[in-house]
Amino acid sequence: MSDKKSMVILTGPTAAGKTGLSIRLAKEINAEIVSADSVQVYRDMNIGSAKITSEEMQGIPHHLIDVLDPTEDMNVARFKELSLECCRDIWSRGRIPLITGGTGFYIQALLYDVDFGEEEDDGYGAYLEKLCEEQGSDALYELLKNEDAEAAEKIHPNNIKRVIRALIYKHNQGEKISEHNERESAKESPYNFAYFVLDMDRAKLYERIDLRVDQMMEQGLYDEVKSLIEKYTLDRSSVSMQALGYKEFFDVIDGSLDLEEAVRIIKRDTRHFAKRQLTWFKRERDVIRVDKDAFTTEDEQLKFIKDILYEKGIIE
RNA sequence: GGUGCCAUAGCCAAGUGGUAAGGCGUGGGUCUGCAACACCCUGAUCGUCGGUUCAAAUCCGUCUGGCACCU
Repeated sequence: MSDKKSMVILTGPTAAGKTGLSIRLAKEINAEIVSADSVQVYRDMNIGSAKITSEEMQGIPHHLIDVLDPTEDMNVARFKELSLECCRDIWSRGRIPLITGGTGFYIQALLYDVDFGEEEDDGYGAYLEKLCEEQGSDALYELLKNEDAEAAEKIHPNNIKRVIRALIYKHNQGEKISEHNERESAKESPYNFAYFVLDMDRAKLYERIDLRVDQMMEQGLYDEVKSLIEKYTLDRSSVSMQALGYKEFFDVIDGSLDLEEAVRIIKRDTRHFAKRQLTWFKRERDVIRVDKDAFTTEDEQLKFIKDILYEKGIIE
């Protein structure tokens, strides 16, 4: 137990207050923060991703924020590699990595040391997409049934992205993705970790989300998106531009959506997103739910967290 | 006081004789290289009472509520 490296995770749905708490916690446990956020990795995507400012960091080192141009693509495999490197550096400095961010998928990859293997794009994915367009998703699904019946059983035929991914995996690695998943999901984490999930009353969370979107608009989100598009010549197909609070503005720019409606949609989709995050964290193993409403002050909340870290031998 | 119109799930709403579309919201869930992605599941017997009919949300009457107009 004691020779395992330590790792603290502080996550929760969007707008739950992760950022603020993470700074306080980092200070108290001598940690450096590794962001597990699929949007904050991109430079110049600040307002819409609610990115922490350098003042707010209060001198705490932050990693994996602003490391990619919006023209580049982030993905889990890449995140896992990069974040692991960060952790190693942090450990070498005798400090604790504090993983903060709302992308559960990324956290899982790092925490359970999921192996994604090597992969190069030989155009098979594009071929499958074309096949789907021409012959329909049923044809694609039939293909998967032949290649990997177990995966086909788990993936809904309408979920074209996942069907394609399963097919690509088999094509590239020669192994069925269902076997890969089974093996990887059985892994125990190699770390001595504590996985905290911030939560609060649902109605309150939704209120905070709505409010935050309004604030983003006041801060000039629309202008941020427009200048991003210009600076990097982005279009809606970029991975970075699929982010909430960004993708919606493409319709505003081409005139098919008015601004007010876009704001409404961003709020709605962000609420949906928060719910999905909660669903994800709910089924993750060994998570410790930190219900904001159960504490009257942030100090109490912090103490609760620190007590657990102490019990687990992560701090002394 | 009179005349007319309306009354379908939390909201919007389709449906004019054969046993209730859809959208939004809500809640639940899936997820192992796009994950702030993609995908799945989730609700009523049609204001009330009575009548006509084999059969009514759909036709007739009653009451209640709302809206409009008139005196």
